[in-house]
Amino acid sequence: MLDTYAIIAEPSRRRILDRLLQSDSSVTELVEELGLSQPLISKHLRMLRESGLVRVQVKAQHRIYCLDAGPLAEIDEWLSAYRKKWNQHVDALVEHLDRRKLSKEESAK
Amino acid sequence: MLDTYAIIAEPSRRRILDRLLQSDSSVTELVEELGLSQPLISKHLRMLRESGLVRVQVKAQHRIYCLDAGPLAEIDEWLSAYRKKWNQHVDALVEHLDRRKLSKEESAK
DNA sequence: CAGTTATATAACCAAAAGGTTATAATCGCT
DNA sequence: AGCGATTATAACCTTTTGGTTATATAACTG
Repeated sequence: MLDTYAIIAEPSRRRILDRLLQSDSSVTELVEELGLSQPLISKHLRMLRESGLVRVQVKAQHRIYCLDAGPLAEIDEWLSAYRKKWNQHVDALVEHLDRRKLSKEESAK
Repeated sequence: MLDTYAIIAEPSRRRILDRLLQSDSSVTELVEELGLSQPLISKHLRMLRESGLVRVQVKAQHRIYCLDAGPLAEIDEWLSAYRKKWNQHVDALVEHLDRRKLSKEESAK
């Protein structure tokens, strides 16, 4: 089974998740709205189900899929160690631009 | 070229990033510390370089690689839409446990 | 200059993954 | 019971990918 990182690496699966973020959905709805073949959608949904990112509710012959964002927390945690780094980066950039702005103002006097 | 999602989907590449998070490193250091073959490390480093997650500093025959967390911000942004969802989930869980605790306390009286 | 060290790349292989087509299973409806 | 709709699965193909082995390149070292 694929881990959460591999699951969200696939663009179509991210589209499915993004769609489910809006509202629960049946398979047919996903097929129509995402423009992917039904077997492909079902295949991706199976993976999403197995990795715990979606849950199913059986309604007669329909399956209503709903999002469970829980497993994404793992990735968020992993990212947290890097968050300060790119802030650092942006901070450095902002500082750089500030200095540039300052020296421009200086030379404008 | 692989996008940032696909890049971090690979466990060995995450290990490289995690290592570079601690400090800059040469290829040989990475090979020794991660226990992967040199060509494989070089291959991963190339991908990481192409996706902008690392930068190289040439020091004679050595290449010092350093982390650039910038591209990870994209994933962080994508996750942000889901963050409220799993908080919601955790909140619901906490609430559930609270209710259980309350009813236990009730019945204990 | 010869040999050693550090790194990248090429060629190759096996396994996995995304996608398709065809088919099965299940339920509601008439 | 029979039919259409909904979903899952099986079988298959092609491309990609992680990994290995072998080789090239380049710089330091004695």
